[in-house]
Amino acid sequence: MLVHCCCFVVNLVRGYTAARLLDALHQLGQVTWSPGLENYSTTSFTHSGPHIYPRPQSVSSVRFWTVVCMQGMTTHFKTSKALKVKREAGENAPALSDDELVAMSVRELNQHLRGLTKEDVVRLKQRRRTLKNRGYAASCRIKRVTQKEELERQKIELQQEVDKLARENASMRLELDALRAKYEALQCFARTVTRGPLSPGKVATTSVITIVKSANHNNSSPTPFSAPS
Amino acid sequence: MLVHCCCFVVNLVRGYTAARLLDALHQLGQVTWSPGLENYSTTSFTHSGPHIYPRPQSVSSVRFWTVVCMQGMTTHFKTSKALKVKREAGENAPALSDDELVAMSVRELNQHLRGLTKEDVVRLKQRRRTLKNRGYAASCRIKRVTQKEELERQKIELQQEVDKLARENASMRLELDALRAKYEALQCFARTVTRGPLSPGKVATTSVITIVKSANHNNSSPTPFSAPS
DNA sequence: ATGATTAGTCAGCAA
DNA sequence: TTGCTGACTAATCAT
Repeated sequence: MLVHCCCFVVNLVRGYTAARLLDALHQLGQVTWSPGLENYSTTSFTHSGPHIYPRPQSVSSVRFWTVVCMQGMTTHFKTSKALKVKREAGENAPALSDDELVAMSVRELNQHLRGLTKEDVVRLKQRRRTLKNRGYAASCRIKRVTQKEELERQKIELQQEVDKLARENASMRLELDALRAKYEALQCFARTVTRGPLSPGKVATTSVITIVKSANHNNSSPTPFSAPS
Repeated sequence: MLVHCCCFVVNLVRGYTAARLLDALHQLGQVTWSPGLENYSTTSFTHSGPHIYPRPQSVSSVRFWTVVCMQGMTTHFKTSKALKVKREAGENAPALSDDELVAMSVRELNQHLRGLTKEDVVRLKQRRRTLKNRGYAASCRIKRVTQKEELERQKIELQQEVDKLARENASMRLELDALRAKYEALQCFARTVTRGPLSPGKVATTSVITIVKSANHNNSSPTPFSAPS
């Protein structure tokens, strides 16, 4: 079985680092990576079973699988409750592995259930439900961390936006102040230029020249526009 | 026991809504609410025991308790595994309730453990560990949702900041554009006033100004001032 | 029946 | 020993 992974959830096996486990899977041809998707998150190992449990569950448009364990890697296991349960199921229905059981349609399941004890039927159905629940819980966790990461990402983005806008704002404020100063200076000049000649005497162009050249120091009276005559 | 609640985690009892359970607790004088803290979050009931289990665990400077169940409300319970375990413990150490067991110091615990079977000692210690773990799990979950809410709050805050800055930005840009336009107009006007008389059409006053200005560009041919005569 | 979500349990890590 | 956290189970709810 070749599993093409986009997102990979690994339950570490005692004695294996994540890298070693993935290497082993890879060498056995069980795993291929999509380019650029070589990263994986790891958690500690708790329960396990001697199989790969592929679960084509869509979470945010990303397909992922949970590798619980695989053949030939059970050497270091402690005998856990979960393992015991699996063995019991194995004894009762030797041909049915967990991944088959969980991937089966209801119709297929009923075929497999034919001829089994009522007790076994109940047990297998419960086992199926449990396996499915395991998957749902994993989806739920992944969704949770995905959402959290998304929130953090958005937060950083917004913070950058704030910084950018604040910078723009500051520089614009400077520009505005500078322009205001220039404008006022020009306005002052223009007033001087235009109002000066409007004064009662009206000596045409002569006064224009006079004022241009002497506006700053010629008029001692408080209003610069009152003097000419 | 009077419990003064800041935050209240309620495991619903079958047959009781959260409101009814809290009413009952309140009427029995088990609960008082701080003003403004009447809200509570509810989850479905799973396991229970005939006691109130106060856990003064500090989470983000908020003290909270978990009400697992209380006396006189066990009528509707299904017999669950958790309940069984509690009964076993009760049979073995009738004087030790869960809340006592979990609140006890190691020294006190050892006193209570004196004279018990080795098996019972192990069982009680394990029970204590389990009860503590139950509390830790609750802390962990509450911390998780608290952090998530905090992230969402910060996100909203940042979004508002962005909006505010963007508005400021836009209005400043308008102001800047308007001022630029005004400035250019004024500049143009000022030029007209000071240089305007130099324009080709007007011949009368031109010569006067030409003289004034001629200091700068003394009769160079391509200048607009070379024309008149 | 299926999927999601929550509280509780346990393993494992860290201090 | 204590506290925290991830994975798992079972209960519960919704569809």
